[in-house]
Amino acid sequence: MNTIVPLLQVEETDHAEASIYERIRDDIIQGRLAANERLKVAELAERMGTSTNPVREALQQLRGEGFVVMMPNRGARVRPIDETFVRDIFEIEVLIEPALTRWFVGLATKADLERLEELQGQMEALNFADPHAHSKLDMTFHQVMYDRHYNRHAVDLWWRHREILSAISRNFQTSLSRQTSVLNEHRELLRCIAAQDADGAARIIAQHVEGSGRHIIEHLRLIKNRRDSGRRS
Amino acid sequence: MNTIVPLLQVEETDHAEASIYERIRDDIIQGRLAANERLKVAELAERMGTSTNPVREALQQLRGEGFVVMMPNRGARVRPIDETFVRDIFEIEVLIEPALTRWFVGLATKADLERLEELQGQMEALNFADPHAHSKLDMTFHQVMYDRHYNRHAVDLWWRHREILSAISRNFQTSLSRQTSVLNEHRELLRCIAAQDADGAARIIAQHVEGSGRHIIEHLRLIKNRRDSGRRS
DNA sequence: TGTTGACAAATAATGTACGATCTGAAAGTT
DNA sequence: AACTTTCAGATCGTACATTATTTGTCAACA
Repeated sequence: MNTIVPLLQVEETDHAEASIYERIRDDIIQGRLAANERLKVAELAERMGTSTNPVREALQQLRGEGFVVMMPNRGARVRPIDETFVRDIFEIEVLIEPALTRWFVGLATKADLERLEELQGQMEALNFADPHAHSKLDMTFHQVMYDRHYNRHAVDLWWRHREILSAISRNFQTSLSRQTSVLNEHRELLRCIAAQDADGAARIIAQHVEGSGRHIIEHLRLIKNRRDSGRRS
Repeated sequence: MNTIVPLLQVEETDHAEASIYERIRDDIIQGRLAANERLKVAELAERMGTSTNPVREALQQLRGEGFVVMMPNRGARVRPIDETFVRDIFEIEVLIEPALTRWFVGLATKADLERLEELQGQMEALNFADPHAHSKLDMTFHQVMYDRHYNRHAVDLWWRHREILSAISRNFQTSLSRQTSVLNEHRELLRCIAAQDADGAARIIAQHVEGSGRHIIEHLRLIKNRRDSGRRS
């Protein structure tokens, strides 16, 4: 038997009892732990209700995954997610997502298409009123496409990137122009899938990812500028 | 100041004294720890001359990086690098490496080209007599191209993949047909770089990576078949 | 005789406690 | 003002306790 071992051992968010690892990871992704924030083991251990050792191990794992940065004898910090970092991720996504999409087009069933259209409908109905809800829908939309891909490694990579990015974008409103682009791109994508146009779909996705990246980076710049000028005054 | 934080905190192989993490990682990559081998903390701790805690943390970090697989209450194992896994990695590399190469073409200096030609010359002189030496040269060859890329995230990904792959290919001889392909592809690549043909270079690299992947996978299959039939007899 | 299942002992992972060591900043000195 | 000392706070390493899993034994049974 060939058991599939996920590259990242991310357990399903078990609502019963999350591991220390999951809880810290979630705190980072959900923004409860700010970028660059110091992560003191004793503090976390107390909050989690355990001793320090499990926390230390969780932090090491997170370090391996890139969520946390550590310096010898100086502890751990939440990885600062700056402009450079986001750009790097998006550049990789621009390469990977079209490939995943292309594969999906050749395999999509009628049910898949209907599911996507349903999600798209919900997004249009919501019309960006609730950023959090939209982000979730959008994530599901893409997940439907990539979830069954045989290359788990690539999908894991995508998912990890996606989580980081949605952690940032949760904090600001989508601009009007970006809103229309997102909906248009999704619609066009659906058309390509229905028409079995893999190249077209891949092209749209590349454009979609790139646009999304640009949008986020511009926001980051805005925030940074505001902060910097605030500091000067 | 914008300090660059590497995604993977892989320190240079400090010859003074390697960390536990580095030593275990090296043991895996160099094949001293076999695929799927059980990693007992107490055992490793003794071998490293420390207590168990540092080992546990190193294993967690390696887990985060995907070198080690862990199951609750059942310890850690060296990630089995099977056909699927290799294919997944190569599929990603086929996407990333051409992009990195394209960038390099637009930035390569005369010195770069000379360095590459020198390495290529050494490889041709060696002519696959020493697989280990060739692997090292080949790695350096590609590293020269990617090392200065601004997208550290992508380069780290490439490097990590590369290390895993060269750990496998160390164990078998390169076929004659693959040997000629490798040298030809490198030569053609050099020509494209000299001619500032980014598209051509990207195409060659894609072909190069794909060929390399196919070659490794075929070898893995061969080994697997031999093992299976040996088990049957 | 060979197989199965319950139980016990050994083995190893996981969690807790604590001391040693390092860092960074405040207080003190020249 | 610059340099040193001191010290609280935090990391890192060691030892040990607890809990889970694996292994081995032996009796019951076909």
